[in-house]
Amino acid sequence: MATIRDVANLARVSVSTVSLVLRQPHRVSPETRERVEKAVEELQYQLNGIARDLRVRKTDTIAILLHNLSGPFYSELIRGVEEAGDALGFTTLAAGCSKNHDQGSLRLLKEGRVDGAIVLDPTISSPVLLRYARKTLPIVVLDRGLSGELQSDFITAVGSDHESGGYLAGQHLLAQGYRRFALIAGPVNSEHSHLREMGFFRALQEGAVDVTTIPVIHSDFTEQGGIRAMNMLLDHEWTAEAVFSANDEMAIGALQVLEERHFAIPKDVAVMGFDDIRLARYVTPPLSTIRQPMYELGVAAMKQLHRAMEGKTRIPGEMLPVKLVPRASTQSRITKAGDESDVS
Amino acid sequence: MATIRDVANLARVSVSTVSLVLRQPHRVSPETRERVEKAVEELQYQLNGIARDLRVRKTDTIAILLHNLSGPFYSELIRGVEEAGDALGFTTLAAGCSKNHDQGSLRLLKEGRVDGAIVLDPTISSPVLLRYARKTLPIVVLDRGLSGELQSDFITAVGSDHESGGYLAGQHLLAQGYRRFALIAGPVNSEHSHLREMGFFRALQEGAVDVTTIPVIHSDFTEQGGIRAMNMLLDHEWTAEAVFSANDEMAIGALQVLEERHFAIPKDVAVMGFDDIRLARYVTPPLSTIRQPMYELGVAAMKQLHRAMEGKTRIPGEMLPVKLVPRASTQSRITKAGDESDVS
DNA sequence: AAGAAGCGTCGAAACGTTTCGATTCATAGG
DNA sequence: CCTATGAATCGAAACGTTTCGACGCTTCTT
Repeated sequence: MATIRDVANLARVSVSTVSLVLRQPHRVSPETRERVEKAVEELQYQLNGIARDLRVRKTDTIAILLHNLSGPFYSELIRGVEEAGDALGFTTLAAGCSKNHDQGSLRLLKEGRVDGAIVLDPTISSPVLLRYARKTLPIVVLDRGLSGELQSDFITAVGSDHESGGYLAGQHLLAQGYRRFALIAGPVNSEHSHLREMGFFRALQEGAVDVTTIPVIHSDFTEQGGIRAMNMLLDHEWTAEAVFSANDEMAIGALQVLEERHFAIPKDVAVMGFDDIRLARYVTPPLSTIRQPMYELGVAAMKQLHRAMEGKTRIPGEMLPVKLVPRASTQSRITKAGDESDVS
Repeated sequence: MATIRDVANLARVSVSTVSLVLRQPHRVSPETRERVEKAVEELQYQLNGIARDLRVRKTDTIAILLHNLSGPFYSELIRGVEEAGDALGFTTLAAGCSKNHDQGSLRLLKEGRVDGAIVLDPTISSPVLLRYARKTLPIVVLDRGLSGELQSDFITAVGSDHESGGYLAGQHLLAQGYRRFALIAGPVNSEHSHLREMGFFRALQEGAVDVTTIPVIHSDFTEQGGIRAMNMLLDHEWTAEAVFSANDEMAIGALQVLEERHFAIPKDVAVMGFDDIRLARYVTPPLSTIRQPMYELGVAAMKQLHRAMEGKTRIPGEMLPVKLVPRASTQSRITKAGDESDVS
């Protein structure tokens, strides 16, 4: 690879002049400029970005750290970050997390290869984040509790309002006339699941439902987990009319079990999920759920990051509202069928 | 940020000694080593990866370039690359492509920020790839024709066998007893679509079907496009018993149209897709399709890249086999219903 | 006509590492 | 006792840029 020095030699100017031509062309005379440009062309010179980054001490690059790159769930969010970052002049890198944190995405943070990061991966612990966050590398965490644990001038938070989501779900089911519930929760240590559950119960209590009798099964947010949980619920003094699952994946598992065991949905049992993954609209019956504004979350995260990178320091956490998406799986027995209004 | 020099000063040794402690600890005496380690700890020293990359002229990082990061379609593939790369000691970065190629992912290649790349984005033109590929930056293109256009010592190709996929689809439909077909193809300039179509026709011809009468509509690989295409087919002297769509997205669109217009599937019309996206299994009826080995493609790509990075030069292209995934949407009228064997 | 101002160009330092060869010192071999 | 060997450490150069201050020229101002 040709270096700037090669270009300088060929064009018979100094290295600094070549750099000037590249960065601030107006500052060099037309003749010299042309000579340099010709040399650049002839040598197929390409700037070495690494050398530049070293010299100017920034990379114009940010990273998104994901649990695994493969989850379709975050795709909209990533798109939000990308587009917003793009508009601001940043290159966005996504990196999954290898088992080996040292060569995985954390290397980007640790070794200062990016100017900022957005962290989605819940397996990256807060202490680790606290260690790496610094003035020159602010971090936005997505969807972690804006709790006390992460106090740092260089860490800010964006998330959606899980509690309200749960509340909306509860309200909706009540409005549809259901009075007896079961719950498929996420892992016991999942704050999201917990918040959704809290909101759900809050709604039910407002509706004068006795929440103490509601069976709760904790599972793992996967379709398989939903299947297991639903089976357990059904096998254990089943009386519910509606089941609320802390995410769509598990709800879809539950749907399968119910169908297999010949329950009519929503006639015998209503099912409600959370997240509004793409699949939700396509399963039979289409799954009612709570929609997280993934794209907007991405944009919000990028904006916060940008402000932090500009040096702003006490940026308040941001909580974005979620939205009820009613579909056939929770259609009331009261309401006439056929008024599903879900435009694709 | 503390630099290696700060550490050296604090530990009262030279910079080179600190570097030795970090890279080849056995070469320095236990006492010094300990002093240095203490200094590192005290200063919270973190290596500056950029400086290092500059010095050693490599980054141990590769990039995957995607059309947009958000497509769930490639997730398995990415996982394949990641895991394989991980095992080899590389950090994998994924980057979508911004409108502005200069600050988007191509910057990674152009400015030498990675040691290799895997390109999935069909919108990155071959000339561009030819320009950036070099000894120090080999590129693996995925799923482009292994055609003549991309002759370079530093570009290799991996893809799946689209033609055979089309052939399998045709064979399957014939075996199920269908004799009259319609085709929803991809964009006219899509080589994939073209190959799938060729294979499909080859099978039909072997089955003595007159392929010249088969209506073909070109669309854009999206669900909406599938809807439009299916409507056009139906509105135009419809006689087919089975429709083959060049990908699942369009097939799913077609499914919706058929249902809306009260065709029974597969009784009145069979539908077959291509790709086996996650959704395929969940739509009603479940969609028969051709499965591309996405994960394996990723692994194969990473392996090729690795060999290229080691200097190997004329690596032959690799074409991975695809697999028929029969589901209910093409169930024969002859076969008894109920023998669907699709274990999740 | 003398000084100021501006333009175009350049040399050198700096960014933070790694690594090569040199230097010092202690120990072993003869 | 002298030299060869090896270990521990170091200084300096190099990686490829950007940028600051300086220098020489021309042109303008008064």
